[in-house]
Amino acid sequence: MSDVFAALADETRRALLDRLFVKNGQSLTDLHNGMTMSRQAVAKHLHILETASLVSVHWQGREKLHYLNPVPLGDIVHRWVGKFEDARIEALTDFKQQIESASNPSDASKPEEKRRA
Amino acid sequence: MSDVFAALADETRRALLDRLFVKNGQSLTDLHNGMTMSRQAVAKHLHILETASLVSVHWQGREKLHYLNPVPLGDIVHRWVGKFEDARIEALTDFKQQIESASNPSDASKPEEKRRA
DNA sequence: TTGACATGCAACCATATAGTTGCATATAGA
DNA sequence: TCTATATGCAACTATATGGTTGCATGTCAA
Repeated sequence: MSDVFAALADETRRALLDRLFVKNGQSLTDLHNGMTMSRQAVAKHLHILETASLVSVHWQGREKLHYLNPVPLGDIVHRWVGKFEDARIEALTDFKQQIESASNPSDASKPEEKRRA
Repeated sequence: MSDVFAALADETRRALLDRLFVKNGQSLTDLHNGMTMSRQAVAKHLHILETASLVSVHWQGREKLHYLNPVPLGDIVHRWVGKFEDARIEALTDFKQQIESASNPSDASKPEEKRRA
């Protein structure tokens, strides 16, 4: 239910969602077409997307058609983005002040390169 | 730059962001406090969040303070959420029709259990 | 200056993950 | 019915990942 982030962490899966975004309702063979990896690898990725509810499937004869399902991303990610949006609003007003007032900022940026040298 | 999703894929890292959300500007020791894993494990997670630009750091003497950085999440995830939001709007009008009109839906849901039995 | 504290670095380990290949099964169509 | 097509399942491999421990280094304060 909440491994939507894990599903989105892989570049191939994001590419698959991209392709479904361009053309919804594609079969495994459709989606595998043009990719360098094996069909089974694509099938595994699609299954992960399906488990994360990011993709809904629909059998049509011997073809399994894949559809984007935007709902769980809206539900789950929105919570996070909403949080960060709230933080952003506050941040834009006091983020810099917070950091800069924490101590003298002149020697505070990127000190790792000087530390433990 | 774009492994924000990978950074968010781990539960521990989401918990760390949660803790920074509650109280911004905490040190490694602060954030490690109360966690079961080793300090070094937490340090690794924080470094991943830092690399993904989800967390900004600021040295203050011997302490490294960690701050939520909401900007890249807004930048990168917004593209995706925006996409899915667009898809959602269309979806709510024609997603069901797409699926249901693709063929006879009465025998189309969860046919895997019957197939190859 | 010395000891305690805060962090970093490196080596190591176990498991998860992304990929492969081979074979089985179901459907469509000649 | 027979063959090509579409997909699934299982075993296997290599590498990424999350975790550990040990030690080194930098900073604060008595």
